[in-house]
Amino acid sequence: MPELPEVETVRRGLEPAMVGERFAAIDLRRPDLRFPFPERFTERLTDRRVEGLRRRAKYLIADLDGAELLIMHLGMSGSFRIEKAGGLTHGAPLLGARPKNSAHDHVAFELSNGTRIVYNDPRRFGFMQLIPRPEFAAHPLFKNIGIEPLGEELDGATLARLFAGRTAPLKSVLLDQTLIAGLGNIYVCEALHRAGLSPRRPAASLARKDGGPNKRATLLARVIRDVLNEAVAAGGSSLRDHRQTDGALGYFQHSFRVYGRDNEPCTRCGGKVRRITQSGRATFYCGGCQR
DNA sequence: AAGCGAACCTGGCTGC
DNA sequence: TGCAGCCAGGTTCGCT
Repeated sequence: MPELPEVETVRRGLEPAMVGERFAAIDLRRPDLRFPFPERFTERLTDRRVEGLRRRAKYLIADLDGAELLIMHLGMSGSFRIEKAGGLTHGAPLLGARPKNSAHDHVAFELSNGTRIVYNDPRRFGFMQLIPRPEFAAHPLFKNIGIEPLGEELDGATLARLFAGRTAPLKSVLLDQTLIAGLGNIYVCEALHRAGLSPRRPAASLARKDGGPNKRATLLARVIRDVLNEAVAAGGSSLRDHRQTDGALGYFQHSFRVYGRDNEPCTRCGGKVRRITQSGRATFYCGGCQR
């Protein structure tokens, strides 16, 4: 499910509910998700206070008042929902706020103010880890993570440097989390369409011979930022599983120009949107205006 | 080294 | 209606 905009949406939903609270109890319903939960997971969290909630790539990172960080990844189908003490409060209950199948509620964090934060993940590709704060940068999960696309580093020059010498298709390289962190299948397809670049083009074609950026690289860097910022503002894209923490749907899926639109006309040139497979994943693009 | 396909797991949709 | 097959927003492992 979740690419950078969806994870950021979840972070913004959880932050006001969690930060400043302590974990009063942890309701752990199974021993593992994608990986086993850490040893003594509930004991290590209980009574810890959440000092902050950050995002790095597609990871959520809760800063705890002890020496540890709680790392959470949503995999393909993970979601959090917030249940305030006394039930869902303000206004009418949001339709669908509660997943049909609570059998996939795997963890509930019970906070000191009575709020419950429930993690649901049907496919269980998500996971949680506890790592010592000093080990964060060198930790295997994070040491090879690439730049933040909404940070300062992403510009044409950086793209050209990252892509120089790469013969793999632009689409595959943009999905490589060790280069740029947070892009996934949807937003790569959408950014390439906005930039008018073919997903099949060799990544190195965005660098000049001297390694500097060409106009394509500069344009691509800009539209990556644009599409991610617009998606965050829309609360992410809800195709199947993604919900905001109050149960509301994201709505950026209504703004897709190519993703999931195979055989439809391109909104820019009227050509037909095509679907191909690259590295085992669906790619959507317009053969007419993406070169 | 880089690039690609398979695997992890469940649910939803399509087509016979 | 039922069932087989295919597909899904991510990441990692193993084989060229």
